[in-house]
Amino acid sequence: MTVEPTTTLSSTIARVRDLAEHVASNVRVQGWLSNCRSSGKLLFLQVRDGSGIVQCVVRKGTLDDDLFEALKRLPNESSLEVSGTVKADERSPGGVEMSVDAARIVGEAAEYPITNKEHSTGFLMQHRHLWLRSSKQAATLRIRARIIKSIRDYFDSRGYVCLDAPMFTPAACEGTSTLFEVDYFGEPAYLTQSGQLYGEAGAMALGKVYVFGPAFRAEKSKTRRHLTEFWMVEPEIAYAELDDVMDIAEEYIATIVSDVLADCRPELEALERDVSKLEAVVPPFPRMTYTEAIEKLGAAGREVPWGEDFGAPDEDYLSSTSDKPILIHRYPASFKAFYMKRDPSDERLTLSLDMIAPEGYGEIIGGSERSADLEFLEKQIAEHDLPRADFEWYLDLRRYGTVPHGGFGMGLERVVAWICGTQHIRECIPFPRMLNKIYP
RNA sequence: UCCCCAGUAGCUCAGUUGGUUAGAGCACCUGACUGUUAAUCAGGGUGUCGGUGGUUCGAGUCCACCCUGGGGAGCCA
Repeated sequence: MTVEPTTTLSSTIARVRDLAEHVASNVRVQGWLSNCRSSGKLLFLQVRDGSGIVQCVVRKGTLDDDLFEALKRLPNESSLEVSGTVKADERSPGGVEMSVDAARIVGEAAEYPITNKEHSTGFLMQHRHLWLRSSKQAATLRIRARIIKSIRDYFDSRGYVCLDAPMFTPAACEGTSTLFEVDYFGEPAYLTQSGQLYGEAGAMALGKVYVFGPAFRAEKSKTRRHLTEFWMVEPEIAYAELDDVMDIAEEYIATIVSDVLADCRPELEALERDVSKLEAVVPPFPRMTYTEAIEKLGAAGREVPWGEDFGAPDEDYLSSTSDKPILIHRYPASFKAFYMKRDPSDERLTLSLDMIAPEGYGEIIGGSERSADLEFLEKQIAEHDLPRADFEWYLDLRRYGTVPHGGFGMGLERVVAWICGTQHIRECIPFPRMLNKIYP
């Protein structure tokens, strides 16, 4: 039911975030009721418009009595427009409030399932489409958007070309992880796990590129660090060697953190993030080889046999030794991808790197220098039992003007989780896709 | 895929050794209150105890299997 206003709504529409600029003027806010408190002939409407929440004070008598009563009974998350004079007021949660002189109920809500009290994660995830309205979730999504802008700005301003890799692929890029199979006109095809190989083709054409898009992995992972659909940023740079790749990764991550600190203070505050932890993320980051990391783990009583990958608890230990991200390089070839270049000084090693985020957020970057050698890659494809025919185009990149090159992949949601201080990455993407979870 | 925990009102949970009619807070509804901050105060109980089968005189409670959710491992970004 729509209740007509007793007076006209202001023609000046303002965003809650900007209300401080409108003190003493009459503006209209378009939003949703996040909560309502009443005290006799006063109503305190907490109105949310996506940019913030403002307290709107309604005095009985200033509006039509029917409208006043309707507002008093208005369920949370009903949509409404209010207008009135903006005032600075210390008693108001935002420091600014509106003295309402006109209002219109746009859509009265049914009883809203999410309350100010506790809810289980399972319940909130089932209502993800509504949970996004909560202040912490909205803050996380704003920071995610800022991080995406920072990523694009970083590469665009340094001569990289954004290169969109295909989502449908004929075969596995890395051959190991589980693939989502789709029916492609009667033939099997797969959703991409990584755009990297296409990024390499792009780097040979354009010099420096970055692939930015979703990746799909049908791993039956059930941890706070995994999604079946996640977003990945993959720069690929012609003529870059391992040390160049590490320098870029370091500068890039530091820039993202610095941009968020500069532009997202209210969001970080809403998330109760300890910003001093982020302010410490300044180059240079500690670097160690895989072998040095194994020794460090061994000295701490955590024996990992040389040649085996670290487990998540091992990574957490290593990251706990620094308040910055750490770079670990030169992993053994035994558990790394087929296309990585070997270390000329020790053929057992790859010229690879991982970056591990502080505070136990795990691996956020994995990358390497790629092998530029045709014969080596032919042998690797055979040894890894990969379908040679599907990789002929990739081998062409070595046949026609091969050069040293390298790059890395960054998992967006893991970076968002780390910067926001969010325990589980499912809250760092609007609609997470996880093992057995595809609704809503 | 493996290990651990949980499933009782719309939500979060309690429910003793198996024993009569199933309990609380919040949400919600009604009323009071001219400055509330998750407002407060008074009144109101809304239920296929996850499902199926079993043990028993009797099952929310015990057993088996299944389903769903949560935490962790492996794997990864």
